[in-house]
Amino acid sequence: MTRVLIADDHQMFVDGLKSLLIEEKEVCVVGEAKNGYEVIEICDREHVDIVIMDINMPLMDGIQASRELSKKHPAVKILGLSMYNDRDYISDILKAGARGYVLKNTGKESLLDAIATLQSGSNYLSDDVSKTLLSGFMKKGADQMMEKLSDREREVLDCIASGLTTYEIGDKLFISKNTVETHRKNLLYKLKARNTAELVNNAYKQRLIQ
Amino acid sequence: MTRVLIADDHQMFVDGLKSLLIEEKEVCVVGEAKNGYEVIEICDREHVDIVIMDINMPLMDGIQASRELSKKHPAVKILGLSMYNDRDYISDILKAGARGYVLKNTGKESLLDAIATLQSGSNYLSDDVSKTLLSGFMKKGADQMMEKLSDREREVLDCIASGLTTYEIGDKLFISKNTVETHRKNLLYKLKARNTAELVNNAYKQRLIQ
DNA sequence: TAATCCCTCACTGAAAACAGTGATTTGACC
DNA sequence: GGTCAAATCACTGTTTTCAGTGAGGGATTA
Repeated sequence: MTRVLIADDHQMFVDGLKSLLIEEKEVCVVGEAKNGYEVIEICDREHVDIVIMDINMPLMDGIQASRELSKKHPAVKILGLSMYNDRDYISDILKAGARGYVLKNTGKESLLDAIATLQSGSNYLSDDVSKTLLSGFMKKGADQMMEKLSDREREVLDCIASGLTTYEIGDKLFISKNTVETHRKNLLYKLKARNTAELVNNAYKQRLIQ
Repeated sequence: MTRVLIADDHQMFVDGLKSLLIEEKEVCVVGEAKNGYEVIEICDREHVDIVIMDINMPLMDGIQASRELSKKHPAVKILGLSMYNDRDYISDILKAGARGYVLKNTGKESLLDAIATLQSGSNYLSDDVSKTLLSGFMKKGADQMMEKLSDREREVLDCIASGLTTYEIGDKLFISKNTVETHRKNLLYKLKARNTAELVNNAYKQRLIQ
């Protein structure tokens, strides 16, 4: 009997999954969580085999929750879940300790498959997902290796997105506007953007803001 | 017996809902659709009482599908469904002919409530949703009436976010750069932004892109 | 018919962003 | 002690954006 915890902030989805999993004889739902904190809390006091972890959750999201959970309860297997077939999402949660990933737009079969596979000790990635991951690695080698931003650059990026001008940013961060210009230039280079508009756009796409 | 059609592009959510509704004696699921076209198609050949209509769907979204469905099959009752407690979403789909709206983060009770209420001939809005709608009307009078963008403006907005300059946009859309400047100005005004960076940022926050 | 909205275009001047280059200081790491 | 990355600052142009204003044509609607 696999003991499953469902973590998703959409109660209706949770209700649906529960009713779906109850039909399965070798699975039982031992709890549900609406955010990362509740996941940790429940795993602290309940025996849980698998957490079905949605990525987008309030307060603490699925990525952060996976990080903390795999530290605190390494035996608990995490199955990442989201609606996005997005390379960053997938790799982020896998890095954070998840052992599988399924998309919400696949049917219940793949979910049951994933649960069984994880419970047996293996990892599970659906075809779509592994394709995305692979294409990501290919790209990484080829055209774009997404460079990391420094703390200061991230700070400047936030200011830019808020609509502040170079001068105002310098004022706010107590540095010269020339320095801000340099940071701005480096941001444009690192995010491969041609101007602020594309910069903010790419920052959103790479989840550097919000 | 209420005959329900589920329209949502996330198969897993559909599977969950189905399994949840099957338990109810006075409800039966007569079909499922992954986009607006399939909704129309199924309603053409099946007797459907209520469509549970997700708003975000590929090819044809829930809003457009509601519009067409309420023209073609006015007897079919539409229950709007989405994860966003967003004034525009709600009012859009209600205007398009839906008779109720529920959020995915509410439980199955409110869904069953909504189905029963719609079937009885009334309209259904959950507390959260009606609050949002009301606060929307209040705000409209007060501080900010978020103005809608025209098609052309949306097009220009996309180009701006892609990093194109005013001149390049004019080139791409076969209009003068002066015209693009005007659109840009109107966008800045409507989205209350001071420059392109804030424009793109606000556009993301208001879900006008992505 | 008048009013309104959208799309179109034009002109000006000021402000800001962008490109290119070079340089110093600080702290971490080997 | 040398290397390296990050953060700081400066200077010079060119390009782009932004603000303000005005205006005409077309479609819709009250």
